[in-house]
Amino acid sequence: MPELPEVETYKRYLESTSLGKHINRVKVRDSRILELGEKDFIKNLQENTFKSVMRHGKYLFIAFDLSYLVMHFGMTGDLEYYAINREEPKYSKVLFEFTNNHVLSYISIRMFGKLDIADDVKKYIKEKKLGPDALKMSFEDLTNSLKRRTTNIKTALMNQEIVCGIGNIYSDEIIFRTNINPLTKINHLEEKQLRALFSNIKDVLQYGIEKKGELSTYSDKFLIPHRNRDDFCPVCHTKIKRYEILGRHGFFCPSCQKQ
DNA sequence: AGCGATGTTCGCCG
DNA sequence: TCGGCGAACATCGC
Repeated sequence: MPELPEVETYKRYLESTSLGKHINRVKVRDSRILELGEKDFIKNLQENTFKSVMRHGKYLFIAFDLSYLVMHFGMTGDLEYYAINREEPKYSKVLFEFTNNHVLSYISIRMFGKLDIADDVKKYIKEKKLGPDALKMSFEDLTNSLKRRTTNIKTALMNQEIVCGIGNIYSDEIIFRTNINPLTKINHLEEKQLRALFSNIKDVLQYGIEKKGELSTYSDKFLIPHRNRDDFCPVCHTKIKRYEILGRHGFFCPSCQKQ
């Protein structure tokens, strides 16, 4: 279930459960989730200790002695830390067994997540061409990222090379709050709109983190609870419009978000 | 039982 | 060479 707020929640979960734990054994249940060979993957992590976790966009980097474990959750990734005598969670793809008789399971139902090993975080971010982290970036970072781009605001926000961490759901919310039509070209935005966009990115993501990414608990004033066919705008009560973009479904209020 | 899903990547086109 | 766009990927729940 991961966009930036969910991944930040996973980061905190890792920090509170797995930090400082020593890995006894790594079990790979489905090697298709790995970006490198199973043997290399295991060799990097076995007999090693979780040292720290950092997040960039929807990616987590877990530091070990010599390298980093990179986690990406795709659309259906999850983590579970549990006592070793408990039943293995369904759809577990990789299990990290610690010397304290607890296990961290990396779960992925639909195989869109990925686990990788990196030598250096900055290098990895550069190679993947990831843009600035949506929560940490400055206003200048955002405008630099948008330079020379001509696509629409919805596509831009979901493009991880432009801004890292925002996906389909949160981009809808951010654009709704900024009262911009999702198909507006970014090179047509005024300075004032860009400033509002920037501050709404921060506010929406921060709210999401505080709510631990549990969408069902979000305020009814948000668009998110109304991302449905036949639902209505929480501000003006106009019927929400659903449209297709990048093979995904976006939602917006045709009255609050005129082009 | 077919559709939709909180994501990324690749290949084609201009 | 770069940006934009659509299709492909895998699989489950509703």
